[in-house]
Amino acid sequence: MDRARVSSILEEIALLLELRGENPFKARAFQNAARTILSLTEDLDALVAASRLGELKGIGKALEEKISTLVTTGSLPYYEDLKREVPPGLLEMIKVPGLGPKRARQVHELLGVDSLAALEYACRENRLASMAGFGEKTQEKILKGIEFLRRNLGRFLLSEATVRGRELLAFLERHADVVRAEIAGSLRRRKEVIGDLDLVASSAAPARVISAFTKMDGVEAILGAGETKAMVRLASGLQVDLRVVDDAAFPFALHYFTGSKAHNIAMRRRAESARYRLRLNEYGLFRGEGEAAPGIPCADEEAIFRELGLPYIAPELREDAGEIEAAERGELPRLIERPDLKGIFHVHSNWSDGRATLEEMVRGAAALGYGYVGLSDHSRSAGYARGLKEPDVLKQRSEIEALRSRVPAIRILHGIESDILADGALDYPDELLRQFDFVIGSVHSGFTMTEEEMTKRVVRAVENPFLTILGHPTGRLLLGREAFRIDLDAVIDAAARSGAAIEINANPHRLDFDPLRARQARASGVLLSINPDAHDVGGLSDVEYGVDTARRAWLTAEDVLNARPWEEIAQIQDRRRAKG
DNA sequence: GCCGTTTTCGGCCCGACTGTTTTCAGTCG
Repeated sequence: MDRARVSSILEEIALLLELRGENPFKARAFQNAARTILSLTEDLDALVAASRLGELKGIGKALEEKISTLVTTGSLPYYEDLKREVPPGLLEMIKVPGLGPKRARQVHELLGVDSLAALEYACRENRLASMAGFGEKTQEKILKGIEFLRRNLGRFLLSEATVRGRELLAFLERHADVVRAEIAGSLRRRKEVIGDLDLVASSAAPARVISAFTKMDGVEAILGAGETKAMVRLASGLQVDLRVVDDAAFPFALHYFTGSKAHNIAMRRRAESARYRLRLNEYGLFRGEGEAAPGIPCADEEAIFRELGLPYIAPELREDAGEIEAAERGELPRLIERPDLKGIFHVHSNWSDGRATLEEMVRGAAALGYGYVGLSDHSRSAGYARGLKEPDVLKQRSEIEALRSRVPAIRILHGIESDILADGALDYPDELLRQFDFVIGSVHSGFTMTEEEMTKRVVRAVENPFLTILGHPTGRLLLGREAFRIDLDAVIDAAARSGAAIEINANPHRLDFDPLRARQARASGVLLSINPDAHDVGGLSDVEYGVDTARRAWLTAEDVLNARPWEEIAQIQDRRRAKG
């Protein structure tokens, strides 16, 4: 059983325990373990085999035993028993905003409600409002919450949230009473999908800022508004939270609301430890207890980290996935930045399914300052995308040669995005493949194969010496389509052995590889390539989101294929082709 | 269920907001 599955079972156990009303800290222990397992860079099977699970943070004797059972036998009686005891509908019910484990349990015990549908019916029959601790408003809120879930709103692509976030930030910065403002939350940590958007501002007149914010254009509903905090929903369904604090507290509020929650807990613990004996919250860093406790002034986030003996930790790393320990040891990576990229691969044109000409795409890439651009239209089997037949490839090559003399400002590479066929072969004979400057291999069909078949297929492609980069390795479409079933450990191993690079597809609908897998690939010595998968000139700028993913994966410029000059990449490739 | 520079029991981050309540529980982040 793989890490992701083990982790999600541990998460589910935590929820089941909460629903049973058990010690909440016990539930948290399972949550912590789930996170630890998910962010492992070591091989889980090997850890289990060596009985070394207990060395991991937050995993003691009981959890070690449970995880070992899960990994070695593929099931866990403790989990199966829990599932039998808790009606499955309750897990659905606690996804309703405003309904947590306590009330879900109450509703189940007193009204026999055990599904979303039954919950909705009970609300409509006015049966929740009469329960102790409930009322009209709670019932109404739950009904609205069910509706919200049904519409499947509430989750947005990073790209959409980024655009909206920047507009909202500009609105706040224009407000006369705002001193400082910043995006916080998961958007600042650059997660690929954003649930809600968090903003932090500082002001001497918070009430005026809150008031202006809730009256802003585009606000569809005010979900809550107090002295220092407001929650609104925009017409798009995006929920936006604003917190306004005194300017001296701004860095603390920014740090706190950037999270992640796990990072914050770890930072608080650090502050409280015997070494510092401080108290950290969203208002400051304090010595001693009580409201009169003297605060330690910090002008910015860097100062907070400094007071706690740490260098600045970038928001993208704040997941309590080892960043604090690495910072402590002075081993934080110098995270890759957009200007580190020397060129880009994976650019489509109107020769296949792109919307712009080769020349427009090339000039677009040159305008963004890249030294080389790798053009790669679809290959012959990609009928849906007007893939290039062999004669088209030759025609395209002569057009590219002409383009090279017209646009000398950038090196133009002729590549292909070759379909990986069902048996794992690439889409052209070797003689043709060898004539491309580079080859991206991607799966575009046959998503429903078994895991075993798909793994065999992709591993064979990765072992092909003509494949330069494995494109969008899981096929997922965020908020759209699940990844296909594949053993990514095996794919990463194959890439490490054969020297193929793996793509971080920067298209905001894909962002595939995800950070955990990219980090794992890097640990295995695989180079990652941050590719726009652009179908128009605007799409070239999506590289930004790929860089975000790479940073969340702890990647430095050294770990990224296209942060290297083309000559070096060509050498790597020549060596592989010679061996094949 | 985990963990230990006041330790092997008794804690585990903590504040804001809401709705239901006359002092607080539940939820959220």
